Amino acid sequence: MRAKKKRKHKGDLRDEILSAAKKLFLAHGYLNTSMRKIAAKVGISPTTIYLYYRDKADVIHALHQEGFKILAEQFKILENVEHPFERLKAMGRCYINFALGNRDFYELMFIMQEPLMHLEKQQASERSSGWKEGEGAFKALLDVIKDCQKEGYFEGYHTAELALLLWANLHGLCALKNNGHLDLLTRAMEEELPVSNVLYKSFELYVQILQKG
Amino acid sequence: MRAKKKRKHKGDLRDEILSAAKKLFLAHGYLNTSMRKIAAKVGISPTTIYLYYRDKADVIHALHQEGFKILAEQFKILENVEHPFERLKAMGRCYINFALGNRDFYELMFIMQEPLMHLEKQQASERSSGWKEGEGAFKALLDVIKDCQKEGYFEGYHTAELALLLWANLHGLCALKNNGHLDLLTRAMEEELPVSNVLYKSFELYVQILQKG
DNA sequence: TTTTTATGTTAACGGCGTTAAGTATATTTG
DNA sequence: CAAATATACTTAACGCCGTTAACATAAAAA
Repeated sequence: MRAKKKRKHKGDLRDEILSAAKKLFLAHGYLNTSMRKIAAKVGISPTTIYLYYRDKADVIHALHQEGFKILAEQFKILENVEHPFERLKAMGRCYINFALGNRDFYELMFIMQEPLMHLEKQQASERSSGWKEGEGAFKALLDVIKDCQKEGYFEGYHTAELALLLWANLHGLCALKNNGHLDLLTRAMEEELPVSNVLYKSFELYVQILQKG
Repeated sequence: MRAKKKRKHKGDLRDEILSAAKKLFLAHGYLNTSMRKIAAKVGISPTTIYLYYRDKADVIHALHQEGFKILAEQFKILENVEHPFERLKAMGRCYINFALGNRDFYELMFIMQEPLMHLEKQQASERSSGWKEGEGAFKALLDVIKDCQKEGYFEGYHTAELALLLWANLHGLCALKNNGHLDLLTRAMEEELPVSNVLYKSFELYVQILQKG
């Protein structure tokens, strides 16, 4: 018997808020995306957001989920690559492309703690399933490595450990690149380090090392 | 003819500020360390800090330097390890220990952008030497790898590229551990991943892979 | 129609980094 | 010594921030 009560703003305000947050976020980065600015963009009072999201971490978490959706879609495409080791390599490059091309999303997904804070709060109150977004992405990597092992690659290695190592390596490269530390270092070390494409070259080197082992 | 003019606070206020900042920082983390709290701890007005530091990034940069001093000291001790590959492995574990044992310092040194912002401002005005702290740490790693290569390890590898790869791998592991992403993942994947010591085990696995190549 | 409930708003709290203007004191200068 | 000046620091304020409490209003239920 209970239908929707009323709506001053026509659409689902929850979605409108998220959409505005996303636009601000992509246009001006996380630092310049405040609750108040989101509200202003939607045309509502800042406090109204708190009717639809618990707090800022909750909003940020929603964006974090969007980021994982994008990444998952890109990984999905790679399932068309038949040869497993080729697929693994492509996945690595894909991950790097995503990290560099969506810096702010990447930060939300793998660097910032706020989105995870939300998870812990939720987990404390309801029964919840942990970090399912990250879990999904990691499982995609796991599957590819398993396929590689079926074809004889990485013999004797513990699958999940290897996956973790590969992920950590990619994350290390991307994180250092995105926050500027890598550029500062390569600029200082231009004699020893080739300035351009350090990132992808490092990845190729890693692949090379893996292939030998 | 010009001696010191006067001092309401006896000691070097610049040092007192840094010391207070450090204490707050280590006790309550970066998020809870504000200019105003630092000032309160020293017993001065918040604006006084700006007579000794350009802005917050400047203070943060000073702490960032302290972090590198600690790390450099620990690396220095490892010079006593004679065998170069053993030294390299020890260096890796040392890096991990530092990252886990000094989370806030680590964040300042390798994750946050604020300290680097300070560098860029300084570089814009004066002639400056770039990120000399990071450069120093990286050179320490470079030297060890060079020694390894002298003994026949890592034949054919580009020294600096390999160093970068190793660093990125360690950073990836430490960063994911410190911000909680790694723990969330291992908790979700306890079937596939051994819960304890994932970090060190990953490192050992990496060493193992390197040794084969 | 009256009551209740969903859906917003306004006002306010306590925090933040930072700047401009003012004050007192010690040194230099006349 | 007295006046001018430079130094060391403070007060007041600006414009942000996330968040809560109290209040208003319109629609549905009684």
